[in-house]
Amino acid sequence: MKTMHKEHTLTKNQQIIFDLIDKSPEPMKAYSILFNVQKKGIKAPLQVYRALDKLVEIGKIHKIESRNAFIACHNSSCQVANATAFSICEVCEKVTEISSVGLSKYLANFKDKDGMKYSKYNLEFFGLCKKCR
Amino acid sequence: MKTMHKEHTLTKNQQIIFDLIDKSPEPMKAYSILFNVQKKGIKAPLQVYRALDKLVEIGKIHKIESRNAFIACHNSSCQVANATAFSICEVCEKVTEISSVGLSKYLANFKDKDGMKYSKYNLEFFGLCKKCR
DNA sequence: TACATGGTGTTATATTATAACAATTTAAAT
DNA sequence: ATTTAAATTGTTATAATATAACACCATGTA
Repeated sequence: MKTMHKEHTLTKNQQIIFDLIDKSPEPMKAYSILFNVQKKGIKAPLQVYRALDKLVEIGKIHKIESRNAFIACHNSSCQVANATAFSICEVCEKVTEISSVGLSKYLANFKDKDGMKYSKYNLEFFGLCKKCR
Repeated sequence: MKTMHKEHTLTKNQQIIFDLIDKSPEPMKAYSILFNVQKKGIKAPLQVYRALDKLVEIGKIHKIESRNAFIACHNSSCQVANATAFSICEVCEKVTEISSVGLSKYLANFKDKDGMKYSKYNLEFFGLCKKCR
């Protein structure tokens, strides 16, 4: 896990899309993003997906794989872009990024049967949030 | 009353599709499955997706969320249908189900900041497999 | 019998994502 | 400052993934 943190200056499209996701209280889907930024001149899916790809790559956002949705990173300035953990409420779909030093250490150090270590992982927990219980 | 440990007798379509996935050395995608079972009379995507949904539900297969692909469960007769962990080689795309008592215990007992426990999770590790290193 | 449940077959459509190509902007290296 | 490579953009078209809706059928059971 790289800890150096290069400052990426976002391009116009990237900034527009990041701002939207960052403001959103819940993960956003690509076509919902598209709909929301059309008034700003972003008209095609590819423009959205390209910005999303880049934002994921530099760790500003994460993809919630099981939901095909994107959420802004709120985890220590995105230092763990490739080692993510989320909790997902199966009723209200609330998604929260988990920042647990213990968990990330455990997973970063996990070795499989072949002694293989993995620096990248994505973990999604499912359950009921406080409200929905 | 709920029958405990019901032995799920697979229906014809479910069996056909499970057999195909089970024989496959790699995760299979839905439309690849469809292509492969058309000669057996399964002609429409929905027939595939319905079988897949059921097979996932009863733990015979798992979905690799980051790849939109399905793999047969080889983990203690599917007792951990909802608590899955995989390693994925980013070069050759080989996917292996991880069965580590330590890992599953750690995750099953993991509590987030609110003390929330999760019985279901999906974890995907990314890296390079032995061959690809 | 009737009824509930779950599976099937089918057509159509929704949703998610990428290919291909030309033009433009940006950063940096002469 | 000018050149140049890399990244980004805009655009049209299309590929890949997944579900809606509806009619019908099989099976278990009240």
